[in-house]
Amino acid sequence: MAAGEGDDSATTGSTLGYALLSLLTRGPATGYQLTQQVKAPLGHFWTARHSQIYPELARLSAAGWVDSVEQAGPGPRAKKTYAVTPSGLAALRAWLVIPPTAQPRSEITLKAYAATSADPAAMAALYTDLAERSTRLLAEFAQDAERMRAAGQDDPGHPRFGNYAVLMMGIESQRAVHRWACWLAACLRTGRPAAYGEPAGD
Amino acid sequence: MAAGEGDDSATTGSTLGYALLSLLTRGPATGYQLTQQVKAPLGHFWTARHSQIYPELARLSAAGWVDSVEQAGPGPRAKKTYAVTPSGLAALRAWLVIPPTAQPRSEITLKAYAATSADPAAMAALYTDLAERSTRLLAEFAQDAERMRAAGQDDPGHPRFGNYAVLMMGIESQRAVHRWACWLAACLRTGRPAAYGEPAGD
DNA sequence: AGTTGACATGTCAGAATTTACATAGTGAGG
DNA sequence: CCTCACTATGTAAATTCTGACATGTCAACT
Repeated sequence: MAAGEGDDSATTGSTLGYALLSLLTRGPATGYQLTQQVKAPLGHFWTARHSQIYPELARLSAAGWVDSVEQAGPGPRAKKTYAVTPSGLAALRAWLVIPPTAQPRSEITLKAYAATSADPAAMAALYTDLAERSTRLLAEFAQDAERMRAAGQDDPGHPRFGNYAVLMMGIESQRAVHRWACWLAACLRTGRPAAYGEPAGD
Repeated sequence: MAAGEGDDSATTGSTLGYALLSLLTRGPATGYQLTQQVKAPLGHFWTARHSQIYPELARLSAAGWVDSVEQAGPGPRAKKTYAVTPSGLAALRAWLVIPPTAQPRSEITLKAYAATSADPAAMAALYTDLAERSTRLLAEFAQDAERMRAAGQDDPGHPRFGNYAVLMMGIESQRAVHRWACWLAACLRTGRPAAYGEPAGD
């Protein structure tokens, strides 16, 4: 109400809001482009549909954390390009240094918890598939990482260092998944305790 | 409509419902006990509050997947102990072998994506703390695993093998987190690309 | 000429999840 | 005696997220 000396303190922001601000620090983008960008590499650790992104952009805009310019586009509505404002960047910086509390949730691990209730062969197949999937992803990620290193993105000074950091987490966690899935599949297949550690090259 | 030859096909069930069924395969439990049990070891990969568990138990009961018996308890309401029914077990078994599609989401990795937008020292501290936390967890998990192996829980034939399998995933993912957090903290601290792989014992 | 896919933005209903409200007995410690 | 923590079960409001509905252009392929 008082003269616009800044924004009020009420703007707390959701995690998705900060995720979008993070994406927008790479440069201005439309809602559509943001929808594409949450697929890779961020999509391995955070996802959102366009039906969630468009309303969230409106909220960020109302809070003064992003600005938008409209251009006449092909569709029935004008295309809106969003950019982070200084106050949006400040909000993002404040959020970043708060230690996160939310636990990750993994459905495949939940299924392992009840593994003995199901047919061992079918469950073994599930984890064999998972191991193969992680092998494919790992090969893909290794290529991406090589490309990024060649572009100097492994330097914390590079503006897209964050992409490299997220990719590294992807590699680490797929390695973890691979080892675990191989071990679990071996256990379920043989019906006896299996040893850990790279059981064959796959 | 026809005589009760079983349940209708409409009962699809939520992930939480199957998580509760999985817990109940360990034996009958009250809603309160289930609330405690989703803290460890399952809590590292799936969480739920009691306010979500109680209504879900009512839904499972309505679907005929669990049975409950009431006992007069201390509080204002009777204590209800739930147990899985044969049709509940069948539903669980069917769900288990479906390959999960949901991606895990990790807030700490999301923050890494925007790491370069924040103060490097503060971000480095965040990941140093994370590395320390994973070290503590790893020590704790190693003890748990030792105890379980002594009890024969690493045998897929053991009724609580699932607990061991989930713990193994916990160990694998904390190892991954530890390596990644150490690397990232080193990058941010020095401001230059860091090498991977156990930088000091920590 | 018709179909498919990419571009582009939005709404709405419902499910899943969190936070807070609400109640009440029992045992331990100050 | 009073407070605190644990046992024990629910409801209500708000938020977050998914899946479906809705609209319309443009380029490539058939």
